[in-house]
Amino acid sequence: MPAIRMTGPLEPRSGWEASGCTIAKSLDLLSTKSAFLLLREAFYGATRFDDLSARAGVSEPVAAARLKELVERGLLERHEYREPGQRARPGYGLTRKGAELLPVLVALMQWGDRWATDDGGPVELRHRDCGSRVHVELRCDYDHEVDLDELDLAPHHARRPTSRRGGAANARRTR
Amino acid sequence: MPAIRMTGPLEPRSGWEASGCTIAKSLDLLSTKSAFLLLREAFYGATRFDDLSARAGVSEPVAAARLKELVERGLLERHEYREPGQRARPGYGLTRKGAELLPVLVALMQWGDRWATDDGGPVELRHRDCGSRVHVELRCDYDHEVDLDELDLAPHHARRPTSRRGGAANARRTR
DNA sequence: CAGCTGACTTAGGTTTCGCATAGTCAGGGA
DNA sequence: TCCCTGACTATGCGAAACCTAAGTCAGCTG
Repeated sequence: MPAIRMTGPLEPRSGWEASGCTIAKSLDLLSTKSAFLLLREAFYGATRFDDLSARAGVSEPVAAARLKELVERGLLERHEYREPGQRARPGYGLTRKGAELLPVLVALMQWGDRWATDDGGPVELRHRDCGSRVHVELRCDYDHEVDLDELDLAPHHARRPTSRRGGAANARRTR
Repeated sequence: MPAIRMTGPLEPRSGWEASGCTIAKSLDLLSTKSAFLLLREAFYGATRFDDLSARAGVSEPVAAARLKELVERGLLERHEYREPGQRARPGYGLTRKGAELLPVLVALMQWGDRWATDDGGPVELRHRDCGSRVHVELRCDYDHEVDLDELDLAPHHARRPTSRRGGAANARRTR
């Protein structure tokens, strides 16, 4: 039964609740499957309304509602654009806020490739520079790969008193 | 307008559709917010029905339905357990399949900490060994950190002919 | 053996999500 | 000027996801 270890004031798990949980808040901003699928198509480069709607496989009324929400919430932005000889049309593109959801989508894809299909999935991500496959990982600030059984959950900003091993020797970023 | 670059047969985006997309399949297995929240509590170590239900903030009928689904789908497993002097009760724990969703939840939390709250979120993950913060990253098999604008989307198993730079020098895993 | 606790189940009702179908509306082309 | 395309909007309806409140049922405990 794997689980994350609680530390400090979180230790008796019964003594607190995950009320301000940002997983829940993120889901409140996305929640519906259609939002995920439209964002996926935005990552794939779709910008036009009918393109987004058709490729995400959601009906136009739903696409319109969802796109409006995503723009209001700052994940997408609308910009007018004009193809040569055409009238100006609205286009949709990822904002920085939306683009930073990439790890969420890649993590879902990675998990689905492994567990939700037999054939490993239809597409894969590659690093343009070296051509090798791309995946998501958990890393700490000292660049160690971290596994579930090495995770501590702590209240925000509670710095652990001292590091016990590892550490600055192979530090790469401090963030 | 950031986007992933398409390669090979995917290049005219209009020529294919994301029908077998494993993001969608993953969402079909999870989709509801209550499933995410129950899994979150499983990661936090909750095993009992009433604990999972109360801490996830979902009503008992929903918790019962969701837990049954998650067990059927192999993300959680039921095991009888007995606290001393108590009768045997069912408990729920993450399977390997469920545990591998960790990057998805961490990615959601990380995004929510940054974008869905002002205070950075209530809790944070730390690496037990060194005490530093844990986050999700995109990495390639040669261990390069990968950004959105360095991503290529390719059909599965389409190996890029040759790597152009980077590569085996600092390789760590081949997967 | 009566009562309590924990793990559900049932019933009823609301809200949200989504689809299909059918407009509307603006601008460009024939 | 009329038609076409693309981007929506309006309406109506079924299904899904929740919630509250109220059981049920199996084993301990007293």
